[in-house]
Amino acid sequence: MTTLASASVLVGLNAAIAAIDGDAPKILCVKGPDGHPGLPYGPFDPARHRTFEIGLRDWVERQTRLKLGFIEQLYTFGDKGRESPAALIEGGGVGTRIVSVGYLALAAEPANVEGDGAQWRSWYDFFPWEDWRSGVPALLSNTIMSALRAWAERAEDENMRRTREERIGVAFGVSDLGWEEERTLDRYELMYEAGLVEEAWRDRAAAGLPAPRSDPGVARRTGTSMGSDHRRMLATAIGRVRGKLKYRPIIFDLTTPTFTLLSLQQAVEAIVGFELHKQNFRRSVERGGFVEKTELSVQQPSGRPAAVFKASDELGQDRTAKGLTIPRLRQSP
Amino acid sequence: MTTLASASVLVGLNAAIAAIDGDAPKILCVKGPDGHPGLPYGPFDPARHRTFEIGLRDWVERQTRLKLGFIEQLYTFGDKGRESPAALIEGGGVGTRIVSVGYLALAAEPANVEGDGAQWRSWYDFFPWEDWRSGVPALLSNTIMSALRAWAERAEDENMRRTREERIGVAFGVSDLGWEEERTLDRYELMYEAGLVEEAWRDRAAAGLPAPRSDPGVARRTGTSMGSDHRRMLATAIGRVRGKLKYRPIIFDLTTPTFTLLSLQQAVEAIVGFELHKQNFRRSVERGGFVEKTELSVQQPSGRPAAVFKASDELGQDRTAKGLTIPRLRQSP
DNA sequence: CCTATATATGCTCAATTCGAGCATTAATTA
DNA sequence: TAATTAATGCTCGAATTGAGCATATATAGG
Repeated sequence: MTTLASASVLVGLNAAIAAIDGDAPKILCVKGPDGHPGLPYGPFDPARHRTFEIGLRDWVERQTRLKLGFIEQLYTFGDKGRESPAALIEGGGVGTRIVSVGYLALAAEPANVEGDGAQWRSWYDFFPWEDWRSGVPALLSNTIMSALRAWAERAEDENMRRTREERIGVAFGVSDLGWEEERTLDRYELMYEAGLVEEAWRDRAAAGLPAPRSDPGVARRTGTSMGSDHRRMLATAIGRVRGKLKYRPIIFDLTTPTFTLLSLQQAVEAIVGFELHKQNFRRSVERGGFVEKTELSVQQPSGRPAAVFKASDELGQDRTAKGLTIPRLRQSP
Repeated sequence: MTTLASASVLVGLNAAIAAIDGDAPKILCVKGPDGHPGLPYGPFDPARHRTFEIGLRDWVERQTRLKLGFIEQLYTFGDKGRESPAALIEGGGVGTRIVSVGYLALAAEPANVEGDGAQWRSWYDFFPWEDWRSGVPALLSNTIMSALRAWAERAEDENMRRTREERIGVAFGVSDLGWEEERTLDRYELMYEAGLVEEAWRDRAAAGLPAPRSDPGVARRTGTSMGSDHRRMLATAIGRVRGKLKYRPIIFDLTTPTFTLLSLQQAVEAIVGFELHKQNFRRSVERGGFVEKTELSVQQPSGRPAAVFKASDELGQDRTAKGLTIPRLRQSP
């Protein structure tokens, strides 16, 4: 086995902390070194913290006074291009590689936070094309799709063009099976490659590469950009929450202890980014044993009062996921 | 934002490289520094490699002559206890933290590999309780379950006991919904905590902690142990493959270009660890548009010859996953 | 009090999916 | 030719899922 004294590496921890505020899915942002919003970031100090999680909880709490509940590791980013300026700021020398371990955290509500410039923002500020709750986003049909198609057309050869079109088809649901909400990262990465987000322009300039060949006007209209590769991390986080929602009851880590079925539905809609069938949502959530009715009810401005529910005690025992469909033989005797 | 010069950290890359050999799911192992089998490991050198993936492919190829196809990041491990002896071997000083980025890679077949002690082993060598293809593993019903229950009973208070029992129930399928094959990591971690795997004994001894209070004989019979936390990584990899199988057609990254439906089924069975209903497997795979019939057929030792299939060209457009069940309103017009 | 309006909630229907298992086909071997 | 073996075809019933009609219970305005 080769023995190498590696060049120096700094490990940082990032947290995408999500909460739901009415019908808005929010993410906790801080002001990054370059003035752009970013995800809370802190160095991992192995001398002080036994595990990443402990380190993360510690500095998130110190920076924001927020105690984290559910957290889960997302992805570790270590691509070149992560060196500056963060590395300099965080104490590494020139050429020091920053490796960031990204985490997803869920908070029950967007609690007040302290700290320099920390604020909760709707995640659709950064991903306006991901919100289909009022129908297909105009930005997507008017601007993004045509810019993506133009990018595919600019491919150097027929093969590359086909590949690009297929990727667009799958990621943006042009193909058979429509929009898959959890493909957030795929979509962001395509847009990055196509030069449709500001980060692509910035990163290429920083690397001394020629600017993307796409219309610079488009990149300015595709949502708020973030420092470093934080928008990529956020895309990963959103995709993870959306995907996970379908096989684990994480929605209850994002709600108040009691809720009406409508508010629960709106929370789910905020996350997945499209509207649901009300009666069937009720059916699935009730039959699935996810919720229990309390004796309370609340009166809306008008209409029949809604029953108040709480998360079922014996949660954690839900499950199943399909796809290739694995026809089991016989579960248990 | 706090500025800290972190203590030194080495980043390593691990690969769980899986392939299927008939009805055995295999994993590529190397001989670790302590003599135990381990996953292929290599340092990440930021000066040489722009990304983790490039680094990984590079040293895997140099160590084993194996060209990797599909690869996917699994998890980054950074807990304390990873310092020695690997850190010393790899060139870090005492107290240097090793952070390992684990990857999953899929190979179409267990190709011959070169390199010191590299060999393909069935992953059930390391996880005998995960193979239910011949019914409930005797080890599980005779030994593991009772040892786990005893561990739950040893809890310090009633609350902890209840938590432990719930965790056992969910992970090992004692509860309502039975064995979930993709909970490989949950099960391994429970067994580690309960002192039912050798690593638990070794790690506690190395940390100067008292030995687990479980029967030492059990830990010796629960499969082959691995160096460092590689068995944990392998558990993560197995869980990922099993889970992913249900929503992406990764099985075709693990098969030869053509196959019979029985061999395809056996590959799936090897992975998930239980048997499937033959006719229904055929139905789901054919109707799902995953495969196409070729003109060929092959004759078994006896019986009707089987048609030879290949993976469908327009794969990559499969999908769906359920659980909480999200009742969509209306996909497309 | 009565009516219009707004929600919440209950329920039915049809299409599809999924677990099971019977039936038929096409080969080999005795 | 009969027995055996494995592949393949097909049907049945239960459960799931998308849709939408119907009913219940509020408020607001006359």
